[in-house]
This record gives sequence, C-alpha cells and structure tokens, in this order.
Amino acid sequence: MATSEPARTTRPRASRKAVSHDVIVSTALRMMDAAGPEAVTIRSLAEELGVGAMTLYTYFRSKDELYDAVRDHALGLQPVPPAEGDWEDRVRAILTGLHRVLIEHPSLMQLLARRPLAGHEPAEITEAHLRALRDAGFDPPTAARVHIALIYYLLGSGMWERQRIAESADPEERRQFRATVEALSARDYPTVVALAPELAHTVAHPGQFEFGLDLMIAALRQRLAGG
Amino acid sequence: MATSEPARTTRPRASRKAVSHDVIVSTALRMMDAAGPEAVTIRSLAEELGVGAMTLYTYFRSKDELYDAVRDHALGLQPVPPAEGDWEDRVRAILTGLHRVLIEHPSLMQLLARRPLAGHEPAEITEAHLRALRDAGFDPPTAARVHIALIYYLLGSGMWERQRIAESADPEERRQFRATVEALSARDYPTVVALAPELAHTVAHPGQFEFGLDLMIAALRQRLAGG
DNA sequence: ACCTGAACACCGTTCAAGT
DNA sequence: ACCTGAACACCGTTCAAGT
Repeated sequence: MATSEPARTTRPRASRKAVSHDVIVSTALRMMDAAGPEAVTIRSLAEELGVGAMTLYTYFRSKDELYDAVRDHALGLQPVPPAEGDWEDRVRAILTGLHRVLIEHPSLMQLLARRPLAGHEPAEITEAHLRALRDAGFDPPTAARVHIALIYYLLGSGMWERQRIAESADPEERRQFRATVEALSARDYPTVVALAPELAHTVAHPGQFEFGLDLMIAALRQRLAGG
Repeated sequence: MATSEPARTTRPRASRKAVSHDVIVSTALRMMDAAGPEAVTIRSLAEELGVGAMTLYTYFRSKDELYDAVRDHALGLQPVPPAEGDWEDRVRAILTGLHRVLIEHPSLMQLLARRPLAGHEPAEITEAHLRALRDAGFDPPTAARVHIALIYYLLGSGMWERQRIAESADPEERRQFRATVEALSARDYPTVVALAPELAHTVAHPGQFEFGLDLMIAALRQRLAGG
C-alpha cells in the first residue's frame, strides 16, 4: 500500500461509464421539479448521481446545455397526439396534454422562460396542431396566428398555475398572500374584494384552463361559421 | 476640527444619502432590461450607482427583495385604465397597456416568472379589469374565470414575444433557429414546413397579440349574447 | 474515452466597524 | 441612519492530470 511517492491523495476513479446522458437528464428533471431549476447545482447533481462534479462536463459542455437537454426531455414526455378526427378534439387533446406536462413538471415552465427554444423540440406537436387547424379550414396565415394564440394561452396558464401550486405548497407564502389580499381596502378595490372568494377558487383550479380553452375554441368555431 | 471627545452622539451632517430606494430600483430595471435580470449582480449594480456593494443592503434585505421591488416598479408603469365606457374598449385598453409594458421592459417577464406576486401590486389593474367584466354582465364566478383566462393569454404572449425579440436581436441565435427550422424534414413535418413563412411573420409580429385578444373578446361577446 | 481534485474568478451575504 | 472592506460559503468552469 504505502508508496514513497508524494501521493497526490487521488481518490479511486470509475473508469467505466458511471452515468449516462439519459440518467443525468432525468435525475436533473426530478431534482428541478422538486426544488426549482436554480436550486440544482452541478455539484449537487453530481453528488446525487454519485460522481465527481467534473464528470458531468463529459456529457454537457455547460450548464445551459444541461438546461436545454432537460427542457427537451420534459417536452418529449407529451404523448403523440391523434392525427385524425374532429379538429376541436385534436386541438383540445394537444393543448390539455401539454398543459398536463407543464403542471406535472413545474420546472419545465421555468426552463422555457429561461432558455429560448432551438426550434426542433416541439416539431411533432406543432405539426399535429397546425395540421388540425388547416383541416378545420383555416388558411395558412390564419392557422399560424391561431396556433400562436393558443400557445400564448397555454404558456401563460402554465406559468401562472405553477406559481399558485408552489405557493399552496408553502403555508407561509399562502398565509402572506391571503393576508395581503384581505388587507386590500374595500373602498379602493371593491370588485377585487367582492370577488376574492371566486378568485381564490378559480386560480389554478381544475376547470380554469379548460374554461379559457373552450372560450378560444368557441371563437374559432364561430369564425369558421362565418361569424 | 479634530476633537478629543469619543463623540458617540455626534452625527454632523449624518452621512448624506448617496442613493435612494427609487434610484436603485430604476437603475436596476434599466440594467436588467439591457442584459437580463441574472446578469445584474449586487456588485455590478452598486458599481453603476457609484457606491459600495454593501450599501444596497441598507435599502434591501436581500436580492430577492430587490427583484420584487423592480417587478413592482415596472408593473406600476402601466397608466391607470379608464373606469367607464364600453366594456370591450376597457378590457382591450387594460390588456394592450399591460402588453406594452411587458414588451418595453423585457426583464419584467422574467421577474414575473421567477418571483410569485405578493397580491397587492396589480390591485388597481385587477380592480379595473374585474369591474369592466362585471359591468359587461358576467356574474362573479364567470368574471373571475374570464379575468384569469385573459391574464393567462397576456402572460404567455409576453413570455413568448420577449424570447423572439431577444433572439431577433442576436444574429447568431436567429441564424441557428432558422437553420433548425429549415432542416426539418418536409416529409415528417409537412405542415410546419409549408407554414414556416407564416410562422416567421406571425411570431412577435405587430397584430399577433391583438389577433388572439380579439378572438377571446369575440367569444365573450358571443357568450353574453347567449350563444 | 471517461473521470477527477485543485484552483480560478466569480456570487450573495455576514460581520465588524467607521461616519 | 447610512455606508464600507474583508471574509465566508458558495457557484460554474478551466486546468492538468489520472485510468
């Protein structure tokens, strides 16, 4: 054992593959969903994986590249949408499916806000979505605009609901929010105060996302009917 | 002017204020709009203000508190919306006004995504928005749901358009995005490829936000008419 | 190819202190 | 009250290696 060398105090190394691209990404997603993307550091992720921090740089050039890989992985969890049938059902299936992924993986929303899309990740979903709108009878420019409008609605709902869900999990934050709202002057903000119960029930409540989605689909139906 | 007194109580011209709450916040917003919230550090902000880094802790207990102050300040830039008139005009004025603030202050969107609202910041806007919807004839639960649905749309549009604007300012990123989209197989994604010009024209293009807003307002009008 | 500790240039924040 | 430099415990990443 003992050697006359100065013995750099090197630790034993795993020369075999100790981790993989996939296992890093899915572990990172799990940790980010639990504690937020910013709480996951290279060092903490490496420790969770049981490797040295620098090992991760064999698989990713930078932390941003890891963020992108996690975001793409989460987006890929969306099941392939149906390619035929009533256009309304197809649009609804695509958007509720994406909404479910956003809610089940709260860090995805923060990753989407932080890093711009490269353009390839959601190609299958985009294809199915645009196809449904073209099949519905919208001309190309209108189909593109409708597609974007629905994506706006989806992203905003995911962003808002993620925060509400995070708050409801934190008793202190929830208490503080409620106290702030209750402290609002009924003289200055009568409608807000009067509707406080409805707002509390509505925000991040089952049915809220679908309510707005139905609204937009109703407008599209009307437009197709020549309204 | 040296005195031999320990001079515990002496506070001659008691340390003049080098900065103020307001000047810190507006400088921070300007820097964040220019380079993104994460690029602004306590040290860089203090240097811009010409004070020591620790000076800022006289005004803010933490960086998160500074983030919140900047976010509240940016939200307050929205002019007070009209309190009477046609409900459609009022809703449109409120949402387009907020949309303008989100576009003019791109860091606001990232601050909203990062930090939950405390509940008091947008009380005036919320009051005006809910009031318009109640005046339109929606009952309280429906007014609350419509309010949230429109906010979803607003937030999503701000989030998406901020990214597109940031990309279009970065030639390298724009080139890369375009290359990725152009590399999409026309066999696998025929509709995406066919609509690529429309998508490029539509995203973050003048009129896109209003297109979706009109869609939602049309649906509300229809609903009020008993459709 | 895969893995690693040490080291570098940062960061937010605490501390003790100076006016 | 207001302001400050030094110091602490981090962080992502570069480097120079080790297998």
